[in-house]
Amino acid sequence: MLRMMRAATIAASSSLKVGYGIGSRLRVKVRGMPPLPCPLRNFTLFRFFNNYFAPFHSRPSYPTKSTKTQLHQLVKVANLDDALRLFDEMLQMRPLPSVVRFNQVLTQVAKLKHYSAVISLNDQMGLLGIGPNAYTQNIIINCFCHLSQMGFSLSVLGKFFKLGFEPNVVTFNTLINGFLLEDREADAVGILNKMMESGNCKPDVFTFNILVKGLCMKGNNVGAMQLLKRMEQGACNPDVVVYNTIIDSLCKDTLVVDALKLFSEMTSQGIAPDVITYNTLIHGVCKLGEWKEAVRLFNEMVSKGIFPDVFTFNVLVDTLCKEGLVGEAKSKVEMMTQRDIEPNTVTYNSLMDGYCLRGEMDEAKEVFDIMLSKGFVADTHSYNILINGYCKHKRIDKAWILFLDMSGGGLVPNTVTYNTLIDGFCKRGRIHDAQKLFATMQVCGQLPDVQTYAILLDGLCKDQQLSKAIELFEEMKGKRLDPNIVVYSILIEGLCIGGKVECAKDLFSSLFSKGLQPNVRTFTIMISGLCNAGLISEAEQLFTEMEEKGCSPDSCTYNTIIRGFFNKNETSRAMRLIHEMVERGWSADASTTELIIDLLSRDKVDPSLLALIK
DNA sequence: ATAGGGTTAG
Repeated sequence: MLRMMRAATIAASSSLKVGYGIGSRLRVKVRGMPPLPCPLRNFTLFRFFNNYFAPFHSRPSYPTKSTKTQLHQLVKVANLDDALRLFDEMLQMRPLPSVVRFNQVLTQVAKLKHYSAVISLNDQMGLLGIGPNAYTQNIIINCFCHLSQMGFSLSVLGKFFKLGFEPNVVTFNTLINGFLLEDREADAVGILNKMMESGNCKPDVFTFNILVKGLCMKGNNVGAMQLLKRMEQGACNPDVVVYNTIIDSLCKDTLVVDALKLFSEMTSQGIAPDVITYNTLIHGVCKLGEWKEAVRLFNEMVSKGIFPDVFTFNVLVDTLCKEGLVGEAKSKVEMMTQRDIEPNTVTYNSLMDGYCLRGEMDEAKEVFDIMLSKGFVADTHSYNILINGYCKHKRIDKAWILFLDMSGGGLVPNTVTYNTLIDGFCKRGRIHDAQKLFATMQVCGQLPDVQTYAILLDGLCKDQQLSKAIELFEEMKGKRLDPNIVVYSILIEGLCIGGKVECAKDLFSSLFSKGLQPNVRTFTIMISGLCNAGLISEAEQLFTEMEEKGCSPDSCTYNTIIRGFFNKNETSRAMRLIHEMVERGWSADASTTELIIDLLSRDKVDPSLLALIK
């Protein structure tokens, strides 16, 4: 629940900035197809588990290691095409290779995440009479799990018995993982409990780690810690992986203090931290801006003989870049090379983003070119960073060239790419081009998300095309995309700009019934609308109200209402608010300053204000 | 050398 609230807050506060919000870092899983209805679904948890885990159930022994092997080479493929070719070659061989070799191919294809390809290869094997073994079944179960088709996973489980095989701990671990991927934690934990109760198939460290990971992904750190406790109480010895998982989850929730506590607990239990533990902690403290702590951890790991790797350095480089210290970041990259750690695409992407943030686009492009010249592949992400940089710094022409370049280079522009460019066009007033791109992305199979609609809605509103905006808003709802507070804020602003302040007020007050919480930006937009419509007392009322509703005004809110008072010649009230604003650590923005200086020059305000607005 | 788990960049 907390995780969801946090997600909502972040989504709302990310506002109109395109592309690089921290939303993507949320552990919200992108779901695949909905599971197909499967008559065997009910089979599992009731019939199967009750039978399997029944006491004194006699079972055949599980085939452990194959006695003889005809494998002379390790199967390793780089892509799906290679795998399919190999598979076909194997089918031509006489005698046919053993199922073990086929399993190797299936495993490789599964590792490439081509899960449905694995299923169809397995079907072909079946047609050709290549009998699957228990390993094959486990592979197939895993693939159905990743395809969010637990029903089919469970029906494969049924096949185990028909073929005379026995599910083992790997089978159950895979199923647990599958349930977690479908957000069925209760079913997942249920399997664990059955395993513990029956003693037929004891959970191993994988079982626990899978469950811990699943609970952490849902933000359930407490549940994860409880599982850890169960392990420590004798269910299974915890290892560094389970600690790393929980430490990472705590760090991602900015609970670095708890993460460090768990870290020392782990070491006192005699479990040695590894490079991943340190990378996770360093990442956690860097995200909180605790640079000194990051350096301390870095030195600590080195003193323990744990060598920083490309991940460690990438965290440091990225943090420095985000702080605007690209120079420092660059020297870290040099340090990497000295230590024989090769920078990768991630490193270069961070540097590029760092330069883009400072508007140093030539330097950003230079990093991009260096990356390519060193033989690294620019990924979609690299292009998105650079395209975003160019768009934000008014070079949409350059951004467009990159967009064409990436498409030509075989990279598929994603929703982020399109969102970035659409925003770029909108911000340059080229709404028509933005709309064309909006159509293109859909033709190319990239689905617009809430952010896409928000960007385009904002463009239309700012271009005074209110009716078009409302049409688009309806289209969005028709696509079952839930408009968030950002979208409503844009519409409210659009209505205000279009002089329909009454409509804006109605929409604003309807937010609460929609379960949406206006954020500081929403309030500021509404206050600004009221001020511009001359409704200064209503604006003031809302200004007081927002604080009561737990939303503190920021610099922008203060500047807006202060200008409102000045424009209504309510100088003393404006001055009182300027004092309040300064006390709260905010300062006058350019437009307020200009207004005050103008009033000062006409002797309309107290000269003492000058000191305040500096 | 057949199956299942953990870390970084938007």
